[in-house]
Amino acid sequence: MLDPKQLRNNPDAVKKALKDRNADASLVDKFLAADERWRKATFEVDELKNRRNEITDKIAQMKKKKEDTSAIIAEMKKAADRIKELDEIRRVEEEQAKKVLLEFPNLPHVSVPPGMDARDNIEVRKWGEAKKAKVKPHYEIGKELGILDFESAAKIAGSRFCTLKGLGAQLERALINFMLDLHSEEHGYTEVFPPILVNADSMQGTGQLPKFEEDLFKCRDDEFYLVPTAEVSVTNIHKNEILSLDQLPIKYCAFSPCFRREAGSYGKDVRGLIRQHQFNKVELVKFVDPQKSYEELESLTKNAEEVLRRLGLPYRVVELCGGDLGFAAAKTFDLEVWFPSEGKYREISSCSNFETFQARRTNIKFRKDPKAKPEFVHTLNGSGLAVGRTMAAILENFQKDDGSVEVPEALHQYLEVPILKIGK
RNA sequence: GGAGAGGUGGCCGAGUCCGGUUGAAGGCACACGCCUCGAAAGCGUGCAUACCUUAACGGGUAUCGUGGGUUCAAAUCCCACCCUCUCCGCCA
Repeated sequence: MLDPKQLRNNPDAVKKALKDRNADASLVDKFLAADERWRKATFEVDELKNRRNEITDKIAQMKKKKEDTSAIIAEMKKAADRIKELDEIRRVEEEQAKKVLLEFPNLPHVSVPPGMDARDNIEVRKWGEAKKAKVKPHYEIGKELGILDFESAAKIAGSRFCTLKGLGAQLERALINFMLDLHSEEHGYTEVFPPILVNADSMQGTGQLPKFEEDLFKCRDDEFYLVPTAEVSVTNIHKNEILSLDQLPIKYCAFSPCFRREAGSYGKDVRGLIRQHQFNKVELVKFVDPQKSYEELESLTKNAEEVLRRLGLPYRVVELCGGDLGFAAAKTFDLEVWFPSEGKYREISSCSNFETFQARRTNIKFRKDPKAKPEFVHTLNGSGLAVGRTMAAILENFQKDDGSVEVPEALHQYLEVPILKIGK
């Protein structure tokens, strides 16, 4: 959510920023129209209520003195009717303004490179050797190793699901534990395991609703949604709270299954683990002092990168251009891991600073000192990492000529088998 | 699912039957000052949030789970809903 004051005071600057990220600038005028009607009605009704409050006290005193109040009460009846009318106008216009406000995407940070789509993103750094080796795609080798079973998943659920078997299931578990231990023990994040079925308000808080309902799985008989990322649950932990500066930064890591309908991506990545309706992910979430949020974005990104480094997976860091930014983000670095079978890098983590965008929607504030006026915190999050894609990357990058797959050394304390072989 | 209890400011907790200077007693916590060599205790002062308005001091409106209703006036009365707790049932 944007700052309504910013919209009133600098509408042109906001319009320009919206165009920079390829968004609909006419929202600004829509908002301002409703806002103006709301303000007018509010101004009038506040004055009327002020008078009513005064007269109400007077009536109480007159009654005490047993004076006749019938004339004054009759007059106040009229005022009460007008107040009712105006309050109704206020309710309608406020709802309209709020509705429009929720449609605004975040504004890009000044450092965000210009551009329309992913082609204009900027490679920031690269790590590891992206080998051009001829390897089988992860879904083939996974099938041969007997650890990925797409057929049974299709029977159980449908397309875009996978049953992990034997060492595959164990490798998944090992990856989750490895990531959680790294972030909680070495990077200072508090591990949490939140609800993954959430209410509509939480979805609105992080920006999934109202605009992206078609991307979500919703329960038919209850007002619950399945989270598309633990970001939703974890960010809402502090909904409607005022934190103190010495609590910040608050850093959480969370494992959760994630559920996405993948509406509108019918032809894309139909095979393999890349795009599933259900996948596991370890998420990093921070609540920080706005003055430090860009340093915190750097360290968050580094924390996510560390997972890839320890696993020995080649990757690069990409800075998203304005046109490629997600709805809620002011600034994003994507981590892309190397997939030798495709000969390209693919997203495995997305690390973003949302500035006050989510904090406004969730009403999360902090006080600089005990007497200061509360201000919104900045929220950040990033995958650390998407587990299914990590497994896929391992199956390709650690694949040997004989069709076996080495287990990265960092996982040896979590999975006693150092190499995955066919028939095992 | 059945029965009952309850939701008041950062926290605890009055007020709700009998509507009217109650944005809300009291306590704790917190901040500042006095006292002290220093501290504790004690004393004094301050201390909700949002919005509107003002150059500023300030002024105004709203908020006692949420939404409606009654009334000149609602924390207090009426209706609906949500949440929490206890007991019973069921269940991993």
